[in-house]
Parts: sequence; structure tokens; C-alpha cells
Amino acid sequence: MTSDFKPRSDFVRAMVERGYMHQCSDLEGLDAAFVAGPVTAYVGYDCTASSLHVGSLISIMMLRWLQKTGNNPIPLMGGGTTRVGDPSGKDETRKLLSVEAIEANKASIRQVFENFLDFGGAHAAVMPDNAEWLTKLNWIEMLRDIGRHFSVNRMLSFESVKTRLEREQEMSFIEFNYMILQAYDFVELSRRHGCTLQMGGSDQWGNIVSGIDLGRRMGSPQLYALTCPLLTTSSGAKMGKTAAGAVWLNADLVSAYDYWQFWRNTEDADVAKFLRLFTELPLDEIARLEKLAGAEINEAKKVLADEATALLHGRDAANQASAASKAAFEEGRMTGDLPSLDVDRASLEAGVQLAALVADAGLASSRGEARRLAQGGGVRLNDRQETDGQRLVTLADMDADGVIKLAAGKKKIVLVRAV
RNA sequence: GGGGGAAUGUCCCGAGCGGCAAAGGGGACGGACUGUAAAUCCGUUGGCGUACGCCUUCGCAGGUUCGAGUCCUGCUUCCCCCA
Repeated sequence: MTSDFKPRSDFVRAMVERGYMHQCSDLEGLDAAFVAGPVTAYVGYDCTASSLHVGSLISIMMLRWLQKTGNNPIPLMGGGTTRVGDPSGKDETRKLLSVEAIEANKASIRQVFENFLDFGGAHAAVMPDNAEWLTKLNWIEMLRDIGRHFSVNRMLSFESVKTRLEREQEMSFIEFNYMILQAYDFVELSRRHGCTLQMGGSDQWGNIVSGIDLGRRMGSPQLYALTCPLLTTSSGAKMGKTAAGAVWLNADLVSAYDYWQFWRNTEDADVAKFLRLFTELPLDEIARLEKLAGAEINEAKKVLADEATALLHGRDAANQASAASKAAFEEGRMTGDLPSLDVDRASLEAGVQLAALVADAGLASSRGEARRLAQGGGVRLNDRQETDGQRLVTLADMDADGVIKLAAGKKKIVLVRAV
């Protein structure tokens, strides 16, 4: 990992120049492999939820660059490992997902990948599920063929394990075995798909290296590891959480508008970094945007939002989100693209408590919270601050277009319509 | 196997003479200031009700008590020491 290393391959150069590179097992060797011909690489994804969130986006972008530079990407679904159930966390009854649920999650997650990767053509992406091989493993053979290559002493020394033990968090045997399963995945993928590179977040380093080790002992070709930094904002917060919760990638969980807003609200200090990681703008263009200072940097944020949203939701959706945001924030107008809530006309005639409306609109998680929010001056009804959460909202509050504008804070707006 | 300690507000850390919706941080959210930024200051941070109020919370299950996070018994899990 010499800093003056000049990659010759398009892929490694993109990784290095754009800031995806955190650690690599053998950068020069990997670069040479890319120069020699197409490389197949994979990233593993959990399928415990029906969607991935922005935390996974860096690695998705890495796969995209991989394909874009003429190589073969494999997003691997962790259906097998999910079937075991993730025992992390303390005492919550671990929810074992049914096979059907896992399949549904996989299908849903695949939609996201279809936006970023091409599943046809010369360097078609494939999306295998590690259940295909993990569920067929036999305990004794497993111990004999794979288990003997692992040293518990060594496993205990891994950062992920060590911190867990130090923090006195329970770590079940199952979880301890994830490392082994993941290492085996790598070997299996190299066997099945000629995959020689595993990428992932920096927290995966130990697991990936275990896979390389295992591969060497089991006679796989030379395998490589490449990790990216974990995504945090400059102020140190883990990225991907907003008021509404996680920033999911599936459109049915987080709309293009909200997604656009998420990027628009990037901290100044992160803009350049994010432009490199989450857009495909040329570096000189990014360098130009990076120079914008003071309030002008907002222009760069809009570009970031436009580009990032276009990648996930398409250019049209990005433009719409951009226009809706411009209208709402810069011109004080509202468009139909803002989030909305339909309310029964009859109940509006009778009057609905403001707090109830705010809670129903998803701007607060309970009426009590909504009331407190109002008390603190955080609720706006048609742009007027409304501190009384018990105030009744009626049809009289509708504007000429038949819409009531409800806002929590300055950024979260919901349009209420009567139906 | 023996001995000692621990588990608290469902984000985390953490105080808690038997009257407790439970100190204090961090985080998060809101307000002011700004540029839909950061920093700073202020406020909020169990649910339901218009309200005196009602309900649900301190590892789990019982018990003592008018009253239990707090005392007793059993259980679970974790940490430390001795074997």
C-alpha cells in the first residue's frame, strides 16, 4: 500500500483515486490481475431486510465500477447465513426468517442491484445465494475439510471478536462461525465463478483475509481482498440514519424525493468525498465543485443529490425530486411530488387534532411526541408555526388547491389531502 | 466445582436511603443563528387522554410490604478470582 503506487488498471485506479480504497491485501498483485484480464469479484450482502440502505452503497458502487471497467461483479446474497438467524444483540428473541421471507427479501434487494448493475451482456452480473452451498454442508466433512484450517487463537485475535469480548457482549457460537462460513463462501465462489476478489467494508477485513487464507490452503488460485472505508459523516455519525429512520434504497421505502433530500443535506465537509464515492462525475468536474466555498457549496450539494438520485432512481425521478425541492425550499411552492397523506374528508369536516395529523403523517412517532414537537415550535401548519397540538385542523385550513401543508422542522413536509 | 460482582428508560453509557416515569451524559429530534451545512446556545427525548388523571417500564419468575428498580427466594446471562 505505497502511496506513490500508480495503478495501471482502470478499476484499481478508480478505486484509489475516488477514495474507495481502504485496505488491500496486495494492491500491485491485484492491479496486475486486472491488467491481465477480466476479474470476477464479489461483495456479500445480508438479506435480513427487504432492502439495503445507504450503508451498503459504497460497495454497490464498487461493483458498478468493476463492471463498468470490464469485469464481472457478483453481489452475493447471504441467504444461507440469514437462515441461521443473526444472533447479535442481547436478548431480543432472535427472529428466524422463514425461507419464503428470505426469498422475498432477495427479490426486493435484486431490484436495487438492477439499477446499478447489468445482469445481461458480456460482463453480466450474477447474484448467487450462499444457501446454495452452505445448506448442503455436512458437519463432519465441514470440520475435516474446512474447520481444521482455522485457528481459534487467531480468530480470537480479530478486531471484531476482540471488541465484542471487551465490551462484554455476548457472542454466540453461530456468530463466531460466520467468519468461517464467509471464508468458505469465497473459496466456493472462486470454484464456481472464478471469483478472485472479495470486497467489502473495512469491518469485513478479517473475514475476507480468512477467506484468502482458506483458499490458499484449499488450493484455490490467488485470492485478493479490497476493503472500503466505513461510511461515516465528518461529524462522526454513522451514516444512513435520518429522522424517518434508515435511508433505504428501495423506492417503496424511501422515495426519490426523500433520497434526494438526504444527499442535499450532506455536511459541507463531506461533499467532495461523497461526490467521488456516490457519483460518476469525472474527477476534474468534482475538483471544480470542491472549490466552491461558503453558500455556493450548496450548488455542489444539489449536483450530488441529482447524480446520486439518478443512479438509484433514474434521471427523471432525480429531476422531479430536484424540482420539487427547489419549489418547496427556494420558492415556497408545493408540488405533487412531496410526500402526502390522504385523510378522510368526513373526519376533516369534523376536525382532526393537529397532533394526530402530524403523527399519522409520519412526522412524529406518537401523538404525544407530536404535541411536544408543537410545543417546542417544531410544527408548521400552512407555514405558520402552531404550538397547540390540540388545535383542530379542518377543511377551512385547506388552500385553494385543496391541500393542507404540514411541516415538522424545516425540512420535512407532508401534504394532507382530503379524500 | 468453590467464592465475589453485574444486568436500569427497547439507541448507547450510566446514577439510583422502600414512595420513581426514575439523576446525569452521549446520540437523536425541535427552536434560535445560518446557506436545507458545521459550530454555538436553548428546549424535548415511555404510551393514552382536553384536564385533576390512567396505563406500561429497571434480566426472568415468584414472595414480603399500604407501596419494590431498591428487600427475600429461585432462574437466566455476563464478568472477575480460586481450583
